[in-house]
Amino acid sequence: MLTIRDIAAKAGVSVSTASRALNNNPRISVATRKRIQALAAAEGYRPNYNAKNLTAGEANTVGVVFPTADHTFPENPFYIDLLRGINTELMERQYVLSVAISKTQDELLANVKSMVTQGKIKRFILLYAHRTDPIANFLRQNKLRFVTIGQPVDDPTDLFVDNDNLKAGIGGASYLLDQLAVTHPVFVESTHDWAYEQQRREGYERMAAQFNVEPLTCKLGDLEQARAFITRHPEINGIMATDDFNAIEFYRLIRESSGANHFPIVSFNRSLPVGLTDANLHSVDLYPEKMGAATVTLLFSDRQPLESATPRQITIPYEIK
Amino acid sequence: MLTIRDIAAKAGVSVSTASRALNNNPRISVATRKRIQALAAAEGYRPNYNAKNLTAGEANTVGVVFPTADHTFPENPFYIDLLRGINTELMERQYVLSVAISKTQDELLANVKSMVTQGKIKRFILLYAHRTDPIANFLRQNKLRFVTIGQPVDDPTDLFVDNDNLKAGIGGASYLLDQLAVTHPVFVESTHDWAYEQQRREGYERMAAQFNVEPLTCKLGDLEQARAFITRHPEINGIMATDDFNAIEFYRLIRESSGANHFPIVSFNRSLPVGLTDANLHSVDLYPEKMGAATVTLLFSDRQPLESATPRQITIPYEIK
DNA sequence: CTGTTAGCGCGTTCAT
DNA sequence: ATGAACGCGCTAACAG
Repeated sequence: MLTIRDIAAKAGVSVSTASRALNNNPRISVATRKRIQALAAAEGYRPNYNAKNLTAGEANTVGVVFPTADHTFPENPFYIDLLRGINTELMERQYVLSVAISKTQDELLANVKSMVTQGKIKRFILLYAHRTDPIANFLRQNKLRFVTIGQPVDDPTDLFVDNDNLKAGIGGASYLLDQLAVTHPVFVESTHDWAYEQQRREGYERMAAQFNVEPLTCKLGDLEQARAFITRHPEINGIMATDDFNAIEFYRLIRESSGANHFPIVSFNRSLPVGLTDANLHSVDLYPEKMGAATVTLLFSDRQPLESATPRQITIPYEIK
Repeated sequence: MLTIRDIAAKAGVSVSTASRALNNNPRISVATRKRIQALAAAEGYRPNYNAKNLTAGEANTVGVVFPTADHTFPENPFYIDLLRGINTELMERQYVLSVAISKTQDELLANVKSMVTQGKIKRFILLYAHRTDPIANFLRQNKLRFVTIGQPVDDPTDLFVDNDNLKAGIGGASYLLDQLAVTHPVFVESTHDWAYEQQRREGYERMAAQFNVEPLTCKLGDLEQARAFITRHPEINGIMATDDFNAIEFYRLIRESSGANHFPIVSFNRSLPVGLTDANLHSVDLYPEKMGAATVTLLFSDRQPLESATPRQITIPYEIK
């Protein structure tokens, strides 16, 4: 294995000179710096992370924390895209992605604690928006930097990346009411009252007001209640749902009751293959991969030149497809 | 931070004694070993991974490699459960899960190379069954241990975890033909010819023979061809599909054509929420979480006592739900 | 600007 | 059975 001593020897300099050259330390002549960097590149020298981390007292690793199972949305593909966005950005920074994932909250916390205490990981990404979360607490308490996906309710100073769900709600509703010419839309959400659902609904309600249509909302939990709701509202001729699953399930109930077909639907964050339904399904693309990338940007924003003010939040734009 | 020197000092022994005690080195008296371990536990001592890894020349990390986007099976949801199974098992072994994931094959390979060269990672899990794969080649070439999910076509000596797709195919078909009393089943698969699809189809065909029904297969690629297929086969009254997406899409086409409802369907690896369809959908559960756990077992089987022969493969049983 | 030296925390010789 | 000393690969403090 090629170490920094080898490079130093081949260059005829001391180890510390080589180290300085490779780390762009200013206290070295530009000439030898270039020379050594070129040599190292030619020889294919790669620094040993464990050694670097040991001296640095900090690992070049970002801990990515998944929600526990009971917290998980069905929107699995989302996570994969997120990971891709995160990792691509991390690779550029010579960082490694480590994952904390577990069934139980206790085990998850133990996982994160071990990453901090034994792994010397100092930066984390939480793939969920927490309310009051032991993981976030622990990180905050230890003054470790972390960014969450989705707006945290917990602490207003936490960093996070999110979509502009309000705007996306407005955009989606506008598309449904204007482009798709729906006159009696219904807004379908889960029973969880997620923040993003409320925001999208708010956008829907604003556009409904603007288009002079009655805002109508259905929480999709109990099937019987949903069926009753549909029976009470035979006028519905379009759906806006907080995700594909809610959309399709509600659509099924509608069709079951009225036989209506090819319903215009606008939903968010496409997670089903096209062709899975005969619904006229449009999705607001939230660009999970971009969200992942932005998360990393924010996570490392403390290393930016101070002139560019560090935002606390990055908002990813959406697009209707 | 609490180091091994602190523990040694508090115990009134030398650092090397403490080290031996904590690593269960036999060259130490049982008494002092117990004493030091108890002390360390009480003080909450946690060894520094970077230091351990540096001296060991090997990281306590397993690299988990995701397929590139174009390689991805439809079975996306699967991955999260796999990760959970893998990580739970890794935590027990004081190992860390690192991820390699990227859009392009080149970047992915660079990712893995860096994990090996700089990260000193020596064990990997590939979340896909490869045919001829640069990643697998690289790992093999460097004599690194790796396990794949799904049977590799590449090299018959590679370790892998898989379901018994043939048996699951038989089981699923039997359920469809016997329990659900379907007389004219169709087998729906993708156009990819994945190995697991072929095996499940083989199972289907065997049971078809046994039940004296005509085996019928439809590759779901071009919609028009599928529609034509359905028109040619109005007798179909049940579906067996290689996954939920194929199942639902084909079901939609059937209903579109004949209006038939509540079709009995057997598919694999439930990836859609219940209630998303009015189909009579049954799934063969493949236990992805168990697969993940088994992958780790196999990955570390070289550390097992030699008496218990190391298998090359672990097969996870299925269950119909 | 560069070389020498001393650690980072831990495992492991080599003595005793 | 235990301790002293060295080294893993690298960075940083201290000289010059």
